[in-house]
Amino acid sequence: MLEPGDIYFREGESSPRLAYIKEGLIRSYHVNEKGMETTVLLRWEEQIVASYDSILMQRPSRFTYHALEKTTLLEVNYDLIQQLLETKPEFEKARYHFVLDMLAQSLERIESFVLLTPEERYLQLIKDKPDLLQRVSDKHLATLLGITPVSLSRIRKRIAGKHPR
Amino acid sequence: MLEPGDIYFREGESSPRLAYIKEGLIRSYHVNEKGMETTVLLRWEEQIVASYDSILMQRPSRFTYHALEKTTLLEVNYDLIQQLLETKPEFEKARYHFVLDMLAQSLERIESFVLLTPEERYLQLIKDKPDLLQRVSDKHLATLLGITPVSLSRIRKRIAGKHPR
DNA sequence: GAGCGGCGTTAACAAAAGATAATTAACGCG
DNA sequence: CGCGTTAATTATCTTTTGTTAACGCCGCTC
Repeated sequence: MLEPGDIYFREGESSPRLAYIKEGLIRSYHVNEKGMETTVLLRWEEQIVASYDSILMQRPSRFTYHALEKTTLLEVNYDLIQQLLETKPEFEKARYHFVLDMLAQSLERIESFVLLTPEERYLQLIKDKPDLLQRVSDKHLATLLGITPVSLSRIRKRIAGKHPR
Repeated sequence: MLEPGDIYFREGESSPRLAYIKEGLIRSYHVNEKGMETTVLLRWEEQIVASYDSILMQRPSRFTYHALEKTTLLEVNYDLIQQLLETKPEFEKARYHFVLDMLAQSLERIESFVLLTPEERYLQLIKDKPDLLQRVSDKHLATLLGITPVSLSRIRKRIAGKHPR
């Protein structure tokens, strides 16, 4: 159970935590040398959240994960899952499914960077997950799209001009 | 076995083919309405190549996959793998490992789009996989990085100015 | 209700990238 | 050897984005 602003996973940490998000929204971000924050990932209800640095790469997390909303998590220890799988191989399929699902999402996001302009990327985002507009501030969305908040504001204006209400 | 230029998987196709690349290089690309080609993915020796549209999303591939070099493939039918797993669950781990590995690579690539400038992205690419410079034309690399060939040429020039050999 | 901080917008300028076209170099082929 | 093709570079111009700073708005706190 997290309140808005609570940190789930801190940069530099290295522990095999993993959780299913029952309700709420987690944001993963990175802070560069100049102190600028960049949103790297958003994870919401019915998704899995974990530090992939820790779990996939066996290294300390380069990102901090914190809640943007009141968030309910079902937390499990990844090492326990591994052990569980030794005895109950039937869970293997579920684990595989989750990873496959996340891979599919990741590949779609890569495509959006390669094939679309920032403006198209924004339009796709609000089409795919319109509630994010209400739930996440523009500056977080902007960096998630790989642009600056100022640029996102201009894009919004351009779009408004094209589709007058 | 593929010769340079040979197509492994055609856009619109939908079959559960999957192959381990023993040697060589496969490029996946997309052609937009204006006839412009964009490189979406490169896969090389010791990696797995498959149409993720077909395998992950159960839909026709939006991309064409073709060999850039003489390429040796060990091809398997994905449906056969699924059946094999029914009887030999010990392969499950291997399959999971491959997907996890590809997920890790995908997440790294997403990061590079969110956190790096095109120039930094290019520098990272030639650092991580320098032989690609010899093996893949600049225009293919450019679109892989999400920029145009003209822009990549300018980036190269900028870099040369900064590090006069 | 005055002060404060964060956010989105806007402005002004600089830097980078896109679009298009011309030039050059390299290569294969008849 | 000349021809055609393609890739990379360069030039020019336009568009977009980044950067920095200012402004107004809103919610919060004291």
